[in-house]
Amino acid sequence: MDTRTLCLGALSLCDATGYDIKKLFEEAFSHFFSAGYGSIYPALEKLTEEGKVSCRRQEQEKRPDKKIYSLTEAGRAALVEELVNTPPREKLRSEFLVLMFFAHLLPPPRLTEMLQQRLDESRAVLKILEDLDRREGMPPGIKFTIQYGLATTKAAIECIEAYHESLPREVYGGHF
Amino acid sequence: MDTRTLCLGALSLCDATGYDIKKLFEEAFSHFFSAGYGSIYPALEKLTEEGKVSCRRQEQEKRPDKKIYSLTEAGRAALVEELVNTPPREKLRSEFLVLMFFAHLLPPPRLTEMLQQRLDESRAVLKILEDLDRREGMPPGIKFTIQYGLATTKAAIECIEAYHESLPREVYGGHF
DNA sequence: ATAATATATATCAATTTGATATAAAGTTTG
DNA sequence: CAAACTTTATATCAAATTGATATATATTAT
Repeated sequence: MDTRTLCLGALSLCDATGYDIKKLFEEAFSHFFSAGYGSIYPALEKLTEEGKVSCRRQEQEKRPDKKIYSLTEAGRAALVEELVNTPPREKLRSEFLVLMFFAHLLPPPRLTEMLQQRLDESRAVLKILEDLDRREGMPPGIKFTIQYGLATTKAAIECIEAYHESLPREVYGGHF
Repeated sequence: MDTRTLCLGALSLCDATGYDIKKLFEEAFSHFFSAGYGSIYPALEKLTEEGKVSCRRQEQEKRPDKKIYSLTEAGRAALVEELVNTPPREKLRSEFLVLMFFAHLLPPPRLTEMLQQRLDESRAVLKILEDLDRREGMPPGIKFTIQYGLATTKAAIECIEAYHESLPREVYGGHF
């Protein structure tokens, strides 16, 4: 699934600018997907060429013109087609776990600090998800993404808490 | 953290070819990191230029020569330096959750099928991790990566199991 | 009053992805 | 036992993505 498809998905919710789409990704998709301007703007351009979105310019006096994109019928069909044929994959890229894999190469205080940092960040993510979870009127599919995020984030936090003190001890304990 | 650093990490364990390094990533890192030949071979080439790894050719009669790489002292220093300065980040890219976000655009049987596929794959990952967990003599850092994987994967499985039947019902129930 | 953040588009070098090519050995299966 | 598939091993490449940077003004916070 490329950024193009994600943009079609975003535009299936409401008309939006590239900037709006990035914000949507940051708000609603933040715990499972991300995309930057460097992939969103080219995606919108190509989708326009392909007739899957249309673009109207809204002039603004003192800012760059807004380019407001809308999903066309062809675009909606392409979105559904793409979604139906996308395998439900999932891929984690954890520099944190790479660091833990090589924990024995880190100075002990740095290891402890890293565990704490990861814990702090995970707790921050948990808070964001809990806030989202309190909102009402969410469609069930979106609710599910939040529940899934809550479940996995809580599990991660508990795991780090469990090893936060013992891991640094064990890593250096046996060998120094 | 780029593929170059990961290759240094791999070579800190033992000398290896590019092919070996990819296998290591697939075996030990599979649930939190991946890299293909397209990034590993250029990484090794650049590391050689920089003097961080050395390369000896092992001729083979009927196959391409093996290029066996070793970490140099400069390489080991660069690895530690890089690890110490890498923030312990983590990023999920879940096409599965994107699909669930847009669940209302999927035909009901396809939605059910996707939940089942994700469940099957997660159970397969769990099995791999459980097998790794049974091995003895693992360093504590590596053990931790397995425990973390077990915890988050179990949480994901339980979440999918909990919604496996209700989600398709809820998605279409209210509107069709 | 000043600093910081938000609005909005755009570009770009460096890197990564995912596939493909090559070629032979070893292993499985009907 | 022959055919099919997997493993060993390196290499390349187009297309996509990353992450940063540039530009310019309005709004909000300190």
